Amino acid sequence: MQDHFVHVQCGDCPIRHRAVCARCETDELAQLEQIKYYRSFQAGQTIIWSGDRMEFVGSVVSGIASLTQTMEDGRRQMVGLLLPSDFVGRPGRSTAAFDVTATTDVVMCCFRKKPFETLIAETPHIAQRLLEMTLDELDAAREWMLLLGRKTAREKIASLISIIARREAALNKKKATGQLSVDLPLTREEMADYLGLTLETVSRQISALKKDGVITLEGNRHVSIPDLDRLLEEAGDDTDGGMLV
Amino acid sequence: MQDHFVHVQCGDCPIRHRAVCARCETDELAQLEQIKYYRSFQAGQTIIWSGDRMEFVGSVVSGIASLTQTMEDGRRQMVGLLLPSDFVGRPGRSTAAFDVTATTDVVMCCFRKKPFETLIAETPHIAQRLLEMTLDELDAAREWMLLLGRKTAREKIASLISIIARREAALNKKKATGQLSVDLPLTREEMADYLGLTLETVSRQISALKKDGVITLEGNRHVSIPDLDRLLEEAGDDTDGGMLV
DNA sequence: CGAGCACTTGATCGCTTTCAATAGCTGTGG
DNA sequence: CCACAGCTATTGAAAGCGATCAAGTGCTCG
Repeated sequence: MQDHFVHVQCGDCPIRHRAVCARCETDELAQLEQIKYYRSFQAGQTIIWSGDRMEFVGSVVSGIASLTQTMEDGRRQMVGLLLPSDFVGRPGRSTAAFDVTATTDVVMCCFRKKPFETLIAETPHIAQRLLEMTLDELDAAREWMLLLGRKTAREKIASLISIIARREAALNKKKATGQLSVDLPLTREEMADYLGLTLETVSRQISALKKDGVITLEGNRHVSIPDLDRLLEEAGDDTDGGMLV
Repeated sequence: MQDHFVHVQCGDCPIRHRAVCARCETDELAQLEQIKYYRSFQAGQTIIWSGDRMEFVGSVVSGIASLTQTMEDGRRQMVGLLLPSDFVGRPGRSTAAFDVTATTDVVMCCFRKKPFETLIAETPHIAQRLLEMTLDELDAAREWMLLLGRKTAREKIASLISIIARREAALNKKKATGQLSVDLPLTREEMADYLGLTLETVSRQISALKKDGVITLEGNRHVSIPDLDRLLEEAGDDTDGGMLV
């Protein structure tokens, strides 16, 4: 069940209009096509090791990857969740600053780094889109800093669920209100690494939100939200809803 | 003592080679010159309110500004420290996502937003430099997420001091080793907001580091570091020293 | 059926917060 | 010159939240 993504034409690519190539004209796309190749990773596999030389940059085509940082004694913090169309790697830097790991099975559209860098210098549409995406990620990282620095465990969990729910709702173009339900793409431990908590605390707070009727669970991974506004209240967010990811 | 920065030629600007204009040729500089103006802010003054319409973007020329986020109940998290040459604002978005406050007296080199956006679209050197700076900030934000999510109060303080010390050392082109000393540009409360702590905990941990001989204090703001390696050890960083800011 | 894994739940510990008092510094005005 | 207000910082005592240590549950897959 691997590598049916042997080579897809960019025109047929599912992330064509959201990834770094979103604004490219057909001729620019042809240039990208020449330096791209697909790679598949199994869930749990490391895509890039922190400190390693990066020979490619690229986009997540399908699946979910995570960006993590680990201290010498093993403490770990997830610093980004990479969804389809998100960009991986840093043009202009030779070694990776963070670990990139496949959370689910992942397909990446990779570009050889050197040619991609020259392409950026010559193709404004790619650089512009990359700038836009990077600014969005920076805003998301800063929102996350508020969560990590100031929110309680309960608020952290509520925030995570509401972010996933809002994203789901946005993707399905449904109105992000009233009844909705989502699948958590992360284990309790991964949630803990993302939220700066222990897995036990994650589990306890999910149970507490369930007990208080803010969410209901079907199995461990599937969450139903009877009242999104209630959840957002628990998350401590201003109701405007600054989007993340 | 205000506004002696009435209008400086870009060629004479102290941040000419580090700011968003770093790569501009003389003709590009001339275009920037036409849409720029200086503004001064006193310490404590708000430069931009979160949610407000941004009519300008720009660079910090002198002084220190901070980027903060506040929850409804008053909990506050600093999400960025803006030093001379750092960029403020987000081309392509109409309202500000965070408060920007002058920590010391600040001089900003402002560009009217609309013309700046068109300039970006037409002048690759500006967009490229802005991309580079944004990627650096994103890396710094992610380093900070590890600090906020996983470090102890003592490690947080040691990290903050070592970051300021390393920056100082880099600026003065001195070797970042052995004896060195720095001025903290922040009050205890501002440090607390940056580190996700209370000001009491900040004070306690500074006292503890002093008692243990990791630092010495002269007055409240001036810190001497007898042994930088010792401080880095306390910070819990891998010795490679991923740079921040 | 049992091993392995993800998750839950309980009991206790300890770090950081909270509340509160005190110290030190700076500037103002009598 | 000192008194005093106002601010920043330090220090103490107590409380609380999340971490840690430790079982126990439920599910999947051999």
